Amino acid sequence: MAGVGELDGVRMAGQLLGFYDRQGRQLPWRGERDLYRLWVSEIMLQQTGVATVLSYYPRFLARFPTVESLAGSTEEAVLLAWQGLGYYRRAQHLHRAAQRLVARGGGLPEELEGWLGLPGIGPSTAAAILAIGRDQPHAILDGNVKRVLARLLAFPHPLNSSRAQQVLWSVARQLTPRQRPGDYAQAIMDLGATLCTRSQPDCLRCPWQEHCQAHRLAAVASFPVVVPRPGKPRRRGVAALIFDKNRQLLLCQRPAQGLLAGLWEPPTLAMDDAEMLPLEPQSVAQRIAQRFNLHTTLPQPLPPVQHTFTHFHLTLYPFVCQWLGEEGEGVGNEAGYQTVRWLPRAAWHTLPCATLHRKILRLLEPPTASPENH
DNA sequence: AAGGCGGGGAA
DNA sequence: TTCCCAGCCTT
Repeated sequence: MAGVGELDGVRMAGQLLGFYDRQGRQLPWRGERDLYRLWVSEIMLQQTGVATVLSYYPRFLARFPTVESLAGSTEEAVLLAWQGLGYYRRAQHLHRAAQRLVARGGGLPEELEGWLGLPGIGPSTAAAILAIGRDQPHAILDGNVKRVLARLLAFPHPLNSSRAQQVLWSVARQLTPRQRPGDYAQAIMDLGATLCTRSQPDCLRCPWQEHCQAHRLAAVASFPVVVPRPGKPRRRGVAALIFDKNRQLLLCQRPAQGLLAGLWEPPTLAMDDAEMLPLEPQSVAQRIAQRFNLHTTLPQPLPPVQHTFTHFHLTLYPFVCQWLGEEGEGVGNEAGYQTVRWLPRAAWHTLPCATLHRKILRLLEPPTASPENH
């Protein structure tokens, strides 16, 4: 690996900025000076690709145009605007941080220290907001930058150890110029996103080719070093689609902690073993009765829905049935749901749900006419 | 230091 | 399929 001292930071920054001026991406948050809007973009872009964020960003800002409007809204409304973006904790942190800043008064922080410590703000996000929004010379270190630096140095270790992080932050700081640090931050992310991509990097056009140790070794594909990950286990569950006599559907709000915290879903039963397949409607009814204290008609199966989470695959088997009880009877709640509600079809979309549960609810929609069928 | 956390696009 | 992404938080 090349010594850090061999890097000519000033020359390299100039080359990268030249690349950025010629062929940087045009993105809605480019040139943004409003720290609130920039903050929203940075949070959305955590672990989420630009292509996905592009559709959410303007909608979210139209709904919550200022930090005050965000702070003054309910978490449910924020989650609804975030619905489908994933990592919902980001939205909850964003909301809480907005409330904290508004309560504190004085607007959005103009210095790094004011951002660090807010929920959802880590060192790279804080640096990005002030580098881009105020042209302060802070280094950033995200996935794109890590990949670029790993190749630049022919970095021979996996990137996520704390030692590797230390080294990469150090190099990132060393390369960050005093001139145009905001453009530089966006330029190095553009480089990683458009040329120094994970597969098939376009070294021919790279402004840093002459400095790149991986390229010199003709081994760009060998960096960054990756450790093989264990496969994801598959879990199964039953989604109980329970209607009452008024065609209202039972929906439940998940616990405030853990996976999909605070989002809504049809009551779901985890199935511990695949041995239970095929599922007998009788046993589904029995378990609904045990778990939620709801006696129902014989559940009818719908096609299973597949979904992949960060750490596991999930297959949900939806069953439709009708509640036989009377209004006023309580719904049991051993699943730890925060609250449960009966909702008419027109109200389903007013509650935030994860994509998985949108898929389930779509099974209950009448088939939509295809564009050809006028 | 390690594990948890959604979803979608690319290959 | 598998990998990874404008990371951060909790344990």
